[in-house]
Amino acid sequence: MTNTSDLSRLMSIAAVERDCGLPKDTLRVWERRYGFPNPLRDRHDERLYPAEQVATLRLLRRLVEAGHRPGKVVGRSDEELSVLLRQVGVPARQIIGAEARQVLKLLGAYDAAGLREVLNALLMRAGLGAFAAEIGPGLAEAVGAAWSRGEIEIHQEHLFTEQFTTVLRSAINAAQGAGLPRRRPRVLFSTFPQEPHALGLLMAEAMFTLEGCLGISLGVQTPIPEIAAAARAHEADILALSFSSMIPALQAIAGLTELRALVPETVEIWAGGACPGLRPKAGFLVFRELSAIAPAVGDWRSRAAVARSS
Amino acid sequence: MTNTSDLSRLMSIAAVERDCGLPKDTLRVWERRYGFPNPLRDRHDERLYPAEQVATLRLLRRLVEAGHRPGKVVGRSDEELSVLLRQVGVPARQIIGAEARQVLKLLGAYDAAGLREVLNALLMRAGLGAFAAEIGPGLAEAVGAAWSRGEIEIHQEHLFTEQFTTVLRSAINAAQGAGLPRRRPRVLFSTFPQEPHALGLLMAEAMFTLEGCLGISLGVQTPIPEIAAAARAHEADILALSFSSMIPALQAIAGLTELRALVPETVEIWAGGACPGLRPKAGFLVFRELSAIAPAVGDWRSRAAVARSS
DNA sequence: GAGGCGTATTTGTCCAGGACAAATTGACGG
DNA sequence: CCGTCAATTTGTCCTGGACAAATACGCCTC
Repeated sequence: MTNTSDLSRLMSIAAVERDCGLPKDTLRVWERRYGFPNPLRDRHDERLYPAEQVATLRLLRRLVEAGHRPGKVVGRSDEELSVLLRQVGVPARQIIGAEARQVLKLLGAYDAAGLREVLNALLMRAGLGAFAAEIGPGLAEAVGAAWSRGEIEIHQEHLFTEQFTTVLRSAINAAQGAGLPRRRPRVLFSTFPQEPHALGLLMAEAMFTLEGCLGISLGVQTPIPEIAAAARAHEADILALSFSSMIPALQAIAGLTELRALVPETVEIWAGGACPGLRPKAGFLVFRELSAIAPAVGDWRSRAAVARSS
Repeated sequence: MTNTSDLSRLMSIAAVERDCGLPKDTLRVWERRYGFPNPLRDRHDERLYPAEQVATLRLLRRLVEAGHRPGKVVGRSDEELSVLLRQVGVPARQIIGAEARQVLKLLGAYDAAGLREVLNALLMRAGLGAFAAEIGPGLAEAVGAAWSRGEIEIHQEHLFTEQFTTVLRSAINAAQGAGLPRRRPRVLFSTFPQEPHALGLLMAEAMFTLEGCLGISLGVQTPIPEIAAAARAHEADILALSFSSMIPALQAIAGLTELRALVPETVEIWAGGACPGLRPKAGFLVFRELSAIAPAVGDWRSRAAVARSS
């Protein structure tokens, strides 16, 4: 007989917030309004979430992000939620289907070395540009979807991220070392404090590197005033910010607006990533596709040349 | 005349949490207990923090992180806080004093390319082993201390981390590709969910790689049951966990004990990092120095050989 | 039927003030 | 000098109420 609330599988509200990306206040108010989640309590009345409920919360987060209203979906069974999810996440990039299947197969076999080889082979075949702009996002999406369908475990997603990062970073290094002399624009890369994902940032860095830009990465999770300070210090021309669905679109826009006010008008702000509701606004550009970076750098250089000659 | 509460320089509690890294609950309870911060209120009684108070909060966070008690420092003037800040962080490793000064100078000049060159030169001069085991920790400590003293900004610390990671990861790749054939032990690397720092993990990976081990990294912040699942799936011989002072020693020990119960006795658990109170216990080893890894791998192989022949 | 606009509903975030566990300090004895 | 236990400090969690911002809905016009 299986104990449904196995002690080792209970999580505190802080752990659930970390794990699911749902703020504590939201977890509590959902419980109050919709009756779910319905955590156990320890002797001091603190919430203890069973692993099954945490899994359901992850599904809910994806659905809400995709546009469903919490009032309509919170409280439904996992089966119903899965049905809804399947209707939402129609895989957009069928092109890389074969590669994705191969990667998922290797992840299923826990074959780290094989995975690295395949990624390197893909890089060689497609070139750095297509690898970062097309294959990378496609594979990341496929792996994320497989995880949300329960086909792979978190540690397998971690493994993929780690191997992909390694391969891509090596390629960027190689491209920086050899090849074109580096010239402007000078681009500063980072993410906002709520955004811990480095993959999107790295893929963007690859695209800029291919265009011969001067790139400086601050890594992930830099406070906004610090990004502004770094922009001034490094005399950056462009701030490149990467977003995933980890961060609500509104917070992203608020952050970008705050950042806009902190740096001179001459510094451009380019935002990109898989953040559904992120729309361009006065003061910053939004890139839906990594492939749009290359022409945009060309445009920037034309503008810069005009400005210089005038 | 300067308006001390200029409207454009007021921040909501959520914004302060993001920028200072102090949770909302902590901001409220400091206000209640110590009378600081002392934010204005909008018409709906929501806190609005003036920029000056936010700056002071940043100083306070540094001091608290360096070991000062909030009750002793919250409420003091900026001048007093600055004096205290200058006293923290006496560099322990004087050996790498010259290198650290050079790195800090480059950070001060925002010279990313120069920094990369210096790190590469250090790597070549010292070799991967000494670079990862001695120079890396020494530089990281010096940079962290400089931040505590307010000599550099967070974005400069990020820049250092990013450049160091790049250099070290390239070196690990090179060492893996060429050189010895890989053989056991098979080592799985990760950190606990509360631990986002990747540098220690990477330095450990370098040490194991030099010994010719089969290394698999899951990256940072893997849930404990997932680490256990990955250990079984990959048939790992050793789980290598990295800790910083980010994580309280007791939580680390609790996590290690939990992990111990989830994996077979034959899998060893090796913990390391700059976590002050972390003591070895039955079931796992604790490494104070990265240089202790090499001999420990040798011991493991001897033990494995004995076990096999018996 | 498509599109703009004002109103109703939903939803996330904030507040206060109390409580207590976890972490740290300090006192005490070996 | 070091380990153990009690006192204190500190961070996190709790409840339940409130409301603004976001979203959906009804209505009107073209």
